[in-house]
Amino acid sequence: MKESYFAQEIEKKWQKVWEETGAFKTPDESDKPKYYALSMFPYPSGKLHMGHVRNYTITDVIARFKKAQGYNVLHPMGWDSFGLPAENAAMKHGADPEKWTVENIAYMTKQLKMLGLSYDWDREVTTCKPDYYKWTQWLFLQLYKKGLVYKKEAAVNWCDECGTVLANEQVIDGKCWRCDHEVEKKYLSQWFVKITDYAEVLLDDLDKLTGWGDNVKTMQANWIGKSQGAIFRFPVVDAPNSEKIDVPVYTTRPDTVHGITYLVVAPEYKDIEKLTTSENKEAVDAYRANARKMTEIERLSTERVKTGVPLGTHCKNPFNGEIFPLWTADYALVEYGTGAVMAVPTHDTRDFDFAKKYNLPMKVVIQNPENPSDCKDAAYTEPGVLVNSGEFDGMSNEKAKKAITEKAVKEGFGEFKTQYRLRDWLISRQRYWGAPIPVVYCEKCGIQPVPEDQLPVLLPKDVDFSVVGKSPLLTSKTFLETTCPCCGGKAVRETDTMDTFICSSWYYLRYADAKNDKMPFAKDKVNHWLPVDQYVGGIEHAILHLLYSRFFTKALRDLGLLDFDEPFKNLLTQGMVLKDGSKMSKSKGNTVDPDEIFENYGADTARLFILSDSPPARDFDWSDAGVEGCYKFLNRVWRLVASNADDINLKYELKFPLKKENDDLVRNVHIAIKGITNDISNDFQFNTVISKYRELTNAIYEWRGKKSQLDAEDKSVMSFAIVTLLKLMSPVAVHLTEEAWHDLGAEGSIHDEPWCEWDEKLAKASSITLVVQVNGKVKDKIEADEASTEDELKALAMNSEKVKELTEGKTIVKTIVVPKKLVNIVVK
RNA sequence: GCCCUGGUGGCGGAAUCGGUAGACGCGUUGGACUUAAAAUCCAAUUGGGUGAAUAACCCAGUGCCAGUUCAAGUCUGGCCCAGGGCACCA
Repeated sequence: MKESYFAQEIEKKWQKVWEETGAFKTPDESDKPKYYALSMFPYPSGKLHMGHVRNYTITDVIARFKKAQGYNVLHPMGWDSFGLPAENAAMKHGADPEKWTVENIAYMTKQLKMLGLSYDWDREVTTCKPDYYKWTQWLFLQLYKKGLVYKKEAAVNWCDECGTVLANEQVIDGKCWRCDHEVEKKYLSQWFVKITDYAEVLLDDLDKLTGWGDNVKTMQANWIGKSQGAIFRFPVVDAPNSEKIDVPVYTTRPDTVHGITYLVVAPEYKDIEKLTTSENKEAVDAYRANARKMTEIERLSTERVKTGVPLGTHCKNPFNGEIFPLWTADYALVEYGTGAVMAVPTHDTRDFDFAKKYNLPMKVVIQNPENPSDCKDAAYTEPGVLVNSGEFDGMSNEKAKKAITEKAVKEGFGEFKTQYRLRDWLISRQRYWGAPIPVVYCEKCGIQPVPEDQLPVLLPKDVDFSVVGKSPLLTSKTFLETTCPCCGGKAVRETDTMDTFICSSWYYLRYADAKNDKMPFAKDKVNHWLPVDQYVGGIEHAILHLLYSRFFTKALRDLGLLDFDEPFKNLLTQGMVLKDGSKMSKSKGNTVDPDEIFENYGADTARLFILSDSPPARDFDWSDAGVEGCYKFLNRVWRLVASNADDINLKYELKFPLKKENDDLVRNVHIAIKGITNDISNDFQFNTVISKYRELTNAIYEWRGKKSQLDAEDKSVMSFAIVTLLKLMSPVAVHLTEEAWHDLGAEGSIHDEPWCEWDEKLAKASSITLVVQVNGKVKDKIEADEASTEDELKALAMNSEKVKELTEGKTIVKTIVVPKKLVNIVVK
């Protein structure tokens, strides 16, 4: 065995062997129970970054650990390879987005292999390849047939920088999620997925996800945003041309209905013109035109200053006959509820601000009987009792919500209503590098889905990427013109492509049956492998990808394509990789290139370090000194094995009883097996796993340092300790352990060895340290026999010199004995 | 404003049930080996105090203030701070 540790040489050698022997292929058929470990697949941006390294190392160690524990493990990898950067690169360099993508995939694949990840590459999935996007299109058509995909004219989010529309989930603080450019409103006819049909079940089923963190679940719950309230319809008493018209409002506070003093409709409200008098038309039109011009950012920045104009018309409150004016103001949102709000300034802070500004009347209808407020300075939004509310006076407001809505239902001007904040998912993108939406437009037959046997609708090559503000697909002659599948006449293709989040909403299913050319996947195969047992990825997908994937799984279940209703059983959201306290980014110049780490230290060091310093869910601060420390540790392990190689026998046998110091070492090994196994099993606490590697290594060194000569027993004990250390480290230091394993004379791979077992009796210290406290403070520590009775421990404690000193002349009030641990003597 | 997560040495972080706070590592300091350096190894390292002192001992200490308990980083109540999410959602 070589004296020094040559990481790069070893790593290259074993990566080649593993590839040639197909070490990580996963059979579908097996007697073993299945385990599906999955990392969120990457966008092939060019090179791996440290976030990738962290993500894939975590999942790889989990996969290897489960494999050693006897599972048939599915651990695949693929590429989320449609998307804008490829197209931008194409525009910039005149290159083909496909070529750019394929080259990036090749480079990143090489890097993944250098990291020693145990993927079954036969199952690789690449979303931009026709054998994949054919099925993305097929699934689109199934959703279309089921009525879950539709086209409509709507106000949509437009990013000018990206030249395309965005889903609501992709607008962050009024800006584009990808490029940070301000988002504008545009009115366009676009394709939507009806995710709102699943709002209720997407919310309810969050309770089933016991293996997900609360942070992600509450983010999804907030995004879905369920609220319960009522719809009330208010008749307009003075509409122009004496038209009979109602204004419906949605409210969560039906209990305050007697306090309405005005009503607000959104500037975009559909009936607003019918509600505006000719005298007010000019002011209203001006206000609406201005509102339309404003971007999301401007609307947000005017948060505190509410504006509006009166429409000139009035409604009647059917509860008390009161007449109140109609206004328009942009604090009412057209997309939410009915687009109209009943205003009760006394009990809603927003209405209060608005009423103060425009001097609108206020009427108190809820009071706290112990501390009544006149609501002159602020709205009263706490619970209370109804006043000025006719027959409901004296009722608690919680009860009144129901009673008042029931009255409205009975008299026909309202109903109970559950409302969600979730909007339908806008999936059209005016871009080239995505899966074409498989639809054609025929002058005679209208919108026609492309027949399934004509899939895939391939992306054409003859496109001009230099066009601005419209899809490059419009420039392709071969693509655009086609025939109608219905009448055979002339038709044009849809030129919008699908949001890439559609592609990534079902890729985890495809791994179960990646080469199927008849179906996206066979039902029995997805039912076998899914749900994913452990999903690992960044928190940034808490809403976008994870919500869409949950929706897809539920929709595909309802289509009969699979039989489970949640895709990811357990979710680990790994923290970010930081350097000097802030996120690694090119613009900050604080990135660390994985290639450099591989080159200088090797992949095993990178793997060890990225797991070592923080628990996976927390942010990880990269430090060069830390890498160095891990490299030194691997060298230390290597030297331990190499310098003792001649005395290590893989077929060791331990004959009990052992000499004291040997018994202690064997105990330490069992303690390590137990601790490491438990740490991985409980939330994958790899940082403490690694500290236990170090503890065991230190213990072996210390033991070895005390021996100049080794007898037969010593050699077996040392063999047991070192071989176990290598096995425990094998999921992390995958190359080093394999090399050492072979140098010690093993035939097969260390990665095919079963996980180590511990003996509960041996995983305990032979003696215990009895902690002796006086009045709760530690005063002495005494070695005691593990089997001592409580009385014996107590006697031992009382016998301590310290205790005698401290209890002399005092009364012992009581003595607490914690078996095997501690004695506390309380004195006065 | 609402929701989630967290707050422990110079730093990253340990600490199943309430039972030795600071595992393991990084950094720092001192030492061994060496002509020297690298590498390696050993030791110290929460703060304050008493001691000539290597000894030995005392006090305080897990964001802050209370409480429960023989015993609190851990449990209860109230507050402060940081990070993240949502936000004119009626």
